[in-house]
Amino acid sequence: MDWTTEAIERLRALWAEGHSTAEIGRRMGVSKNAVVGKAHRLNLPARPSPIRREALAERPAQAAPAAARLPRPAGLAPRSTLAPTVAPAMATTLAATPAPAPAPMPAPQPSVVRAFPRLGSARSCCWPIGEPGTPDFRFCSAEATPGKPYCTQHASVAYVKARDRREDAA
DNA sequence: CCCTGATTCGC
DNA sequence: GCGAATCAGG
Repeated sequence: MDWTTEAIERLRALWAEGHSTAEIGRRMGVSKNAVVGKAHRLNLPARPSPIRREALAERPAQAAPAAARLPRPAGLAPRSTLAPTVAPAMATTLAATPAPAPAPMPAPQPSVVRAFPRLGSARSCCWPIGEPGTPDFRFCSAEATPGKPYCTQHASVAYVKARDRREDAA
């Protein structure tokens, strides 16, 4: 792999968009090892990995701080939405159980609503910008080309022909 | 076994 | 610097 400036740029872009290393590799015509190796070498921010290094490289010194875990917002179910072990019919007669937090759920601010592209009428580009899950994550939201979910600029990146790719002739 | 990302180490 | 091999967890 010839890591030209443009190739690195593309790697950075795809990496920032949260693609898996294998997916990036597929898009750029390289192995995922090449991708992850280069990303590591570039000091790109490590994305949430299924593996924590605590297990790999034992670090005897510091144990994980208690502050590592953020409190879950009230009213939201934990990740697994499994069926309760108790029959739902009992719910009406649950006198002893303290009522859970009312889950106040504030009305969404207009700015928040505007952050999402409108699907109904004027379609806007839904190309992701920034790190998903972070506060500054957003969508491109430029005017999408008719019939496509992306603007012309991002459509050119999204749809890559198998032959005649933009940058790599790999 | 499929997937994931991270590190190692010969080149 | 590169990336396959390897590791390790889901």
